[in-house]
Amino acid sequence: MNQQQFFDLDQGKNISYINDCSSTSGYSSANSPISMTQSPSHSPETFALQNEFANLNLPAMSNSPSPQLQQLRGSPYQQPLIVNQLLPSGNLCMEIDGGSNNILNGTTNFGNMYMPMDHFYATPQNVGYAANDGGVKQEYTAVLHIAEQPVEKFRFRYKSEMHGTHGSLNGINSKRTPKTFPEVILRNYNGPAVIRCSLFQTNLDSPHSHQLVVRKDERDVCDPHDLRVSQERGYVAQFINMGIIHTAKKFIFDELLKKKKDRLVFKMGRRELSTKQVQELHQETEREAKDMNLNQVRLCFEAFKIEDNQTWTPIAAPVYSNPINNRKSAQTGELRITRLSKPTGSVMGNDELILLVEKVSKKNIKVRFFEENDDGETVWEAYAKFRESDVHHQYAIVCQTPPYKDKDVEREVGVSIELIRPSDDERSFPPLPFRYKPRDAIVSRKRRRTCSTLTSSSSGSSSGSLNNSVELPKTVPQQGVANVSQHDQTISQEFGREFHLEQLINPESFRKILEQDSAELEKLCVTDIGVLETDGQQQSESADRTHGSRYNHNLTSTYLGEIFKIFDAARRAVDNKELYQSSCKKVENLFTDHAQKNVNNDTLLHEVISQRKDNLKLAIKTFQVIDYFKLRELAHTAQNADGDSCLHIACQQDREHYIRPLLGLGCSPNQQNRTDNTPLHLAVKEDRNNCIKLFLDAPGAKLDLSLTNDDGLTPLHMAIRQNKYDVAKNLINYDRSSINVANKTDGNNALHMAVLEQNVELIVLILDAENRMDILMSRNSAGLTPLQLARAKANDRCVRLLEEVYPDKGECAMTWIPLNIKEEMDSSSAEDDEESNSEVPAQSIKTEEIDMEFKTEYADEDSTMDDSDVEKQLEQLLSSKPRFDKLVAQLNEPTADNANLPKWKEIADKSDLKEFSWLWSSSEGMLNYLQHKLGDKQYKQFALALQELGMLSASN
DNA sequence: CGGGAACTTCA
DNA sequence: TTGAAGTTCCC
Repeated sequence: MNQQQFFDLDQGKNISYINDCSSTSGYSSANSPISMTQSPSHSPETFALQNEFANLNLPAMSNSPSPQLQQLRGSPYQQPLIVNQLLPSGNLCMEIDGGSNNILNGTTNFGNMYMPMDHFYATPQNVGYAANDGGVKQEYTAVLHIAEQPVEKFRFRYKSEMHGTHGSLNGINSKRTPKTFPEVILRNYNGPAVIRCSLFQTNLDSPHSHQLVVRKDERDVCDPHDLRVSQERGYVAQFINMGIIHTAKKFIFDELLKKKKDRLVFKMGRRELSTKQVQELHQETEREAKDMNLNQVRLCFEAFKIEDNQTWTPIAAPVYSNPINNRKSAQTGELRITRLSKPTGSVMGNDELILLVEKVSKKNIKVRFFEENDDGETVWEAYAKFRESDVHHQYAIVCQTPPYKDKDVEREVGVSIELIRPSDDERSFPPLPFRYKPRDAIVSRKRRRTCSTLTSSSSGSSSGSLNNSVELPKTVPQQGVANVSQHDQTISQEFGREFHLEQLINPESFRKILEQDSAELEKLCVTDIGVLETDGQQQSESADRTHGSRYNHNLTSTYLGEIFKIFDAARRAVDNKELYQSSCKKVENLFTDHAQKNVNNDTLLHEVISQRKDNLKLAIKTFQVIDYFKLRELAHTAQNADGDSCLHIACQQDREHYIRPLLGLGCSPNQQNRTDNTPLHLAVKEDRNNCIKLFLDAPGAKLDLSLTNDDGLTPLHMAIRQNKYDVAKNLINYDRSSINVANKTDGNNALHMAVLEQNVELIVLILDAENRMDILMSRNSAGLTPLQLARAKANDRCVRLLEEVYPDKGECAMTWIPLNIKEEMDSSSAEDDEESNSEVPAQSIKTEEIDMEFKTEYADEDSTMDDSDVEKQLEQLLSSKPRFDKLVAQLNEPTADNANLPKWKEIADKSDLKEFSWLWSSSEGMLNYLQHKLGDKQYKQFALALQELGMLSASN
């Protein structure tokens, strides 16, 4: 190599680690031929070299080699050959000359005094080294104290990166200015001493294979690094300009062994180790190298005094810095969220959220949502839901938001999101803000409230303390209104007999309610209308204008009052057909007129069922009107600006008891709103289990469960995605055919989706339903069957579960059908099979066809298979039912040695099948399992075992 | 300096 | 074959 390897005292000992030296690892140069041949004087840098730790700013540090030093032999540890090249600096010379005073003329750096010095060799006499080692517990009076820890994170660089300068290992408190560095103080000691810094593993009191280097004139000088301290210098050692070189994998062992050897030699004060010691070191190193954490190191500080005879004696117990983590690694690097796909989500959770992140490990990452109060205490936390496969290439996470703790918040709630790495509890910083939005139900309720209460505040008549107990109708004097609301949930008193919400649900009793002419109900309405009348109401069109402008009355109550008046009048004049007809017309007009004028186009029916405080009487009275005038069409078509029918509103607002009445009045259960959601979609989304039941159980309501919303999902899909077993079960029970509907996003059907959720219960539920084959064979947009999807994305348990139910254990599903062939199959079967016209490609391919396909492909494979015959033989054995059964029987027989141990079990235990054997109760299970393992090691093992038992040729 | 990213190897 | 880890390159 080159002579540049020589250094003056400051680095003398380190010369052996020059990074361009030739050694196995490329870092060390234990046997560097160069060092042996060079003479100190050849080093052009010698003179100029300065102590790196001293920031290169110290004058007169380097001197020509001291002849005395040349006599010193041995490398710092055990490299006698290098000794001669170690160039003592002036300091060292002085030291060696016994001029201890001179030593103190060390360098000063920012007020900290320290002095670099060469590495000295332990002499054989130096036997007192072992501090906490070798069973010798030595008491030290001197104490090393870490005054400045190193930074927690630092990029370890490979040797190949060590060209220009990169950052150095700073102190934990380091800023741009001033910078700080790892620093130790020696206490309780008098006299000159040396403080050594070297790189250690974090789990073990053993050196690390990485190199702690100091940059010096194009060279990286490796650890250990020694600094001289003394009383005059305050016993402070500051280690400046260090870097960490990441030893390449292949050199880990060599480097570690070398370091360990060096340390041992140094400690023993001997030049050579016995072969036994070397052997032991080898083994130890092998063990350590195997699972050494390459992304975490720590600094080890030791203190020595140098005896007159040049031996080094430890004077304080070694101390270790905090761990230093490799900034570059996904295991220890910084966590950071770069971007969120959206800043908000529903309090209900389950919204898809994509996080772009810095490199993460999918097996070691969590997404935490949390909320803190003003004191910084966590008041709520939850974790987003995602699978390993949702972590995209270590840089993005597709997850589902967790539901917020309170699903009834009325305004947005700000929370935070952070990443957590469980292995070291590292968090991303800073946390990103995320806002939970109130559910639609609450929002629309609020909207309603604001529009229906706009008048109340101006009214000076809010005499009671009940002003907030009522939202409607405001036309009525406050007192009267309060009266209404107080009894909202039970109107039994008014009806003079028992009344339960169930009566609304039961069609017959509801009929009765509609037809009855309750005096109380009547009275209420009369009161209402009375007010309107005295206020001087007008006819339909002008009504709201008049009231709205003159009295600032609420639109809805105005219209309702008007309608009720007409209704009551019509009802009193029993046989007046003409009045009935005209009343009918008027009511209808009022109804549509109101909707046109109302905020968001909510109809009276919408309004009346969604009062913030449920107002049964009002609702029922309205229902009566609709019923009496036979305005089914009105109810049927009633949609607001969002496309919501009254049933949507009922589901959103959790007014389950209105569902049946509304259905009875003619509302369509399959109405889709602007976002294509049916009421049932909303019920599932909003978690309205009672609504769902009422819907499903409603007699005569023909629900279409195949309708998809604008996310492409049916209610069942939504339930599965949210892992709502009961809901899914109810939906499936209602209409089994709905399970085969593919969603319009990725073409997954219910089974695909359950597989993605890895939800075994759901999978079983779906598999238990009818038309199983269709589901099993249908392919999603990516062309995958549920089983294939499971193999790609789900856990073993799901895969096994599915494999069990596929008629051929999934072999046919394994077959990829090339597009062109698939098209042929589709077209050829299209003539007599209309079902194949499905949105999902190749959805209903017949099993036989797939089977054929598989066979064909397999035949091809066969010819290229160069594997031994045993596998083929076994495959033939398994392919025919009689032979399969025969083999099952044979394998169920006990072994010769042990009557309790069936043959199959023995084979399993001896092979790689062992870990699965708990799955099987007989050989049949194992054979089933093996059927699709053709080509696997397990398969081969099994085949060979059979051959050994003589079963292969026998059955063939 | 500090960092991104390309390239290579591993599992 | 593919995704991740490891290594190198270069702005």
